[in-house]
Amino acid sequence: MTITSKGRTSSDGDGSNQDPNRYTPSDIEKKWQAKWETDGIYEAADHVEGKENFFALVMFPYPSGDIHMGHWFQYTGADAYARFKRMQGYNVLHPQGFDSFGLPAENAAIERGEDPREWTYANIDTARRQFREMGASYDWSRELVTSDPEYYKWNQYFFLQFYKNGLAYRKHGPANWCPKDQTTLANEQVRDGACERCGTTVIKRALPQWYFAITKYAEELLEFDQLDWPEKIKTMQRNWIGRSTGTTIGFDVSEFAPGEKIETFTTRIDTVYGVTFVVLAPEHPLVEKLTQPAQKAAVEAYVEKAARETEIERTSTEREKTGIETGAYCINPLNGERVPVLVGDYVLATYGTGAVMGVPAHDTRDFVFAKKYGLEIRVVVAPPGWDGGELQEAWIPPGTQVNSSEFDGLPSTEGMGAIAEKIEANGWGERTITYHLRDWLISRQRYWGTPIPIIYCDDCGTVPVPEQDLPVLLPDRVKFEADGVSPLTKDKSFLNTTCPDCGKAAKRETDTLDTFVCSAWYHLRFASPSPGEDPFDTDQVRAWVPVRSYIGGAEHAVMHLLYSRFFSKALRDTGFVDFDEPYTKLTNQGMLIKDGRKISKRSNPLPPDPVVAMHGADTLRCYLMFLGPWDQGGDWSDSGINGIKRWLGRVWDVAQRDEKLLGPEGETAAERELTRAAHVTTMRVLTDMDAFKFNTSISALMEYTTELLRQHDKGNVSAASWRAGVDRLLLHTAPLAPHIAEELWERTGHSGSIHLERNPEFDESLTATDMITLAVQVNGKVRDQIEVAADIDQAGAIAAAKASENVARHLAGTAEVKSIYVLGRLVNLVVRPAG
RNA sequence: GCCGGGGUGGCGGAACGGUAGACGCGGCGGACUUAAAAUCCGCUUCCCGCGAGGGAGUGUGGGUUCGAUUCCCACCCUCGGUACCA
Repeated sequence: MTITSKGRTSSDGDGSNQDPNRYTPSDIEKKWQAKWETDGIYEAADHVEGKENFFALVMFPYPSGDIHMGHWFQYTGADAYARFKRMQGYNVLHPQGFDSFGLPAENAAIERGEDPREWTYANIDTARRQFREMGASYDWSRELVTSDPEYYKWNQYFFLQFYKNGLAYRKHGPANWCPKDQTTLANEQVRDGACERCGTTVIKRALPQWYFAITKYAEELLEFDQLDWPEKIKTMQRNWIGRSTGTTIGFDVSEFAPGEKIETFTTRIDTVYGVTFVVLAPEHPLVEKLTQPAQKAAVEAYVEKAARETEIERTSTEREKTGIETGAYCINPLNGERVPVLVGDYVLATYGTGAVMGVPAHDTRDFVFAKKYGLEIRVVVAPPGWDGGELQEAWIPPGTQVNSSEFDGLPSTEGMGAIAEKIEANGWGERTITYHLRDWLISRQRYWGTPIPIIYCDDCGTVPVPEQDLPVLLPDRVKFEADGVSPLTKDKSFLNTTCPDCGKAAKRETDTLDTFVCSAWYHLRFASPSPGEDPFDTDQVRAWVPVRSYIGGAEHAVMHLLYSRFFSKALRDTGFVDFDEPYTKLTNQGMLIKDGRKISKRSNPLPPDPVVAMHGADTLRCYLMFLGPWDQGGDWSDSGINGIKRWLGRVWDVAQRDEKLLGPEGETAAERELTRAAHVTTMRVLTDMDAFKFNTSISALMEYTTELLRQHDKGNVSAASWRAGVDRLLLHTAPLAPHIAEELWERTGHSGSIHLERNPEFDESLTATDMITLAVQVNGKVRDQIEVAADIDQAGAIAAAKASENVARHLAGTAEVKSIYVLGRLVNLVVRPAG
C-alpha cells in the first residue's frame, strides 16, 4: 500500500491484512512491551545528574484475581501522569508490587481446597501479565510482594522496634469480632457496625490482642499543613480522629461505694447545673458495686441483654433509649444535689469515660430518656426570650445561664470557661481532650499474614523473638479445617518452640499482623528494594521519600492512609527516617461506573482483556482517560471507544504521510497558523496533564491532529514545520498512548525511545492570532460577530461593532448608556430607549 | 442529621465573570464502493421562521453585575462518606 497525501489506513484490528503499514495494535504493543523491558528504560537510578527525583506512587493492588477495568482506570491514569513527569525532565520512580497477604486468599483456599500461597502467587502471575499488557512504565526491578519472607520479615522487625519503644502492646479487652471471618478487626475496618470486607455484623469479644499505639499521635495526625491532599480526605481523617474538647468531672458515690467517683466527660460543662441523672455504660466497672440489692436481678438481666446485642443494635438512632435504675445516687459537686445513677445501653464503654451526665434540657438523647423515665428536665441555658416554660425539645445552641448559681446571667459561651475554672480550682475535675481514634488493633486470628514475632514462656512471660531469628516463617502446607480456626494454632511445628531467654519449651503467638501493616511502609521498600541487612537504606529513602505524587482510591482515607502516616511518625521517633509524612501530595481517582453502578466481578462485570484484544491497550488507555475528569470518575459505555480508535488511526495516518508533497519553508499564513496551533496545543496539554485532566488533554490533541491533517491536505506548509508538528503530536501522545507513539517515533526516523524525550515547549506569544472574532452584544445579547485585527483598540472595536448591520438595527431608536470592550473577547453596547 | 462531590443537548462531557454546549459518541445528509464495512466531508440544544433573523435555555427561586454555568443567599435532587461521640 502506498501512502499518498490522501492515503488512509484502516485501523481495525482483525489482523487479516498483512500490510505492514496498517495500524495493528496487537503487533506493535507486544513488540514495544518486550523492548522496553529488555532495555530497562523505566528503571530508576537513585541519582541522575541534573534531574530532580520524583516518586510517583500508586496504591498497589491486592491480587485477588484478574486486574479489572477499575484497576485499568486507576493504573493507566497514574502511569500517564508518571510518564508525563518523566518527560517533564524529572527522574521518576514509578514502582509496582502486590499487597498479597489477607483474607481473600485464605477464604478461597478454604472454599476451593487450594493453598493460599499457590492461589496468591498464581494471581500475581496473571496480574503481572495484565500490567505488562497495559504498557505501564513500572520499574519492575523494584517489584515487591508482601507475602515474601524477605518483605514480611521487616514487618516483624518493625513490630519489635515498636514493642521496645512502647508503641506496640498487648491488652485484654473487648475487640471487634467478625463471626464470619473468624477474626478481630481494627475500628477502622468496621463500617456501620459490619465487617468492612464481608459485611457481617461485628460483635464484641473479650480477647488478649496486640495494638499499635496510634493514639499517641492523635494530635500530630490532625496536622495537615504540609500536605497537598484533597479536602475530603483530610476531613474524613479529622472526623475519624474525632478530637473533642471538654471537661471530665467526678460525681461522688462514696455513699454506695466508698472512695469511688463516677468520672464523666462532657463538651457542655455550661449545662452542668442541669444534671438530673447520671448514666453508666452496661460494661462500666462501677455498675456492679453501685447496684442496690433490690435492683440487682433487673440490672444483671439488663447488662446481660446489652452484652448480647451488637453495637449497631445498641447505637441505632431509631431505637428507643432504654435504661434501668441502680438504686444508687451520686452527688453533683457544683450544687451538691443528689441525682440517680442509671445504666443505659446508649452509653458506650469505649468512648470518653463510659459514663455521661444526663442534662435532658440540653441534650437530645437525654431529653428523650428523661421524658420516658419521668426524670426532671431543668433548663440552665435559656433560649433567647425564654418565658420560663417547659421545653418542647432539648435546647442545644448557646443561651444565657440560669439556675446556675453565681453564673446566672452569663452568656453560656462564657459560662463554659468560668464553670470549668471553678471545677478545676476545687479539684472536682479538669479540662480534657478526648478522641474518637482508638489504638490500632493489629492481631488477626488468621493464617495468611505476617506471624507476630512473640513467644510465650511459662516462666519468662511474653518474650520477643530475637532479631537474628527473624523472619518467623509462616509454615507451608497447613491444613484448613471446617471450624474456621487458624491452622497456626494447630500446627505443632510452628506453635512449639523454646524460650529465647531461658531455653525451656514455649509457645509462639499464633495471631498474624493486620495486612495494613504491610502497606504502611511499602513506599520505603520501593525506594530501597535490596538493602541487605536493613529494612531499607537511609540514603536511598532520603533520595525518594516523601512521595511527591500518591494516587489511590478515597476508600482508604481512614485505614491505609492513616496507618501509613502513623508508621512514618513512629519510624521517625524510633530513628529510622527523618521526615514526618509519607505522601506530600495525594490524588484520588474517581470511581469507574457502568450503567449507573459500580463495576463488580459478579453483578456488573467489565473485563478489560476482550477490549484490549479488540481495540488495543492504547485505545483502552485513552478511552478510560477521555471519559471525563479523571479525579471524578467515569461512566463506561461500549460505543464511545470508537472515537478514540478513530483518533489513533488518524494519528497513525498523519505521522506517516508523505512530506515530499509539501513546500519549502516560508512565512506563509498557513505556516503561521500551524505554528500557532502547535503552541496552543502544548500550552493546553502541559497544563491539563499536570492537573490530571486527561480528557481535555486528549481533546486538545484531537484538534491538533485534525489541524495537521487539514494543513497537509492543503499542502501550503513546509516539510520542516510539518515534521516538527508531527513530532510534537507524538511527544504529547506518548504518556497517554505509549505504544503507538513509540512505533511512530521510530517510523518517522528517530532513534532512541520517545519516552526518554522531553515534552515540547511553548511560547505564549506565538499562541495569538492576527485577526480575532469579537462578539458584539447589545444590552448583553449577542447580535453579531465581527472579524477585526487582534491589536484593535477600544475605540476601534466599538466603532467596528456599531458598523454591523444587525447591531445597527438593534441600536435604532435607543440612546447610548455606555460601551464595554473586553480585550479580544467582545463589545457590549449598553443602551436605553431613546426619549 | 452532619461533612464532601455533582446536577449543562439524545449520551459522556467543555467553558480565566465575557459568543454556553469544545472534544467525542450517537443520529441525519453526502463522497468513495457493484454493495457493505472501514474511511473522509457537512449538519446536529430546543421552539418559531423559506430565509434574514427572533425567542427560550446550564436543577428551582431570589440577589450582585453592562454581562452569571461561574460569585452571594435560600431551597430541591443525586452520588460518596459519616454519626446516640456525651
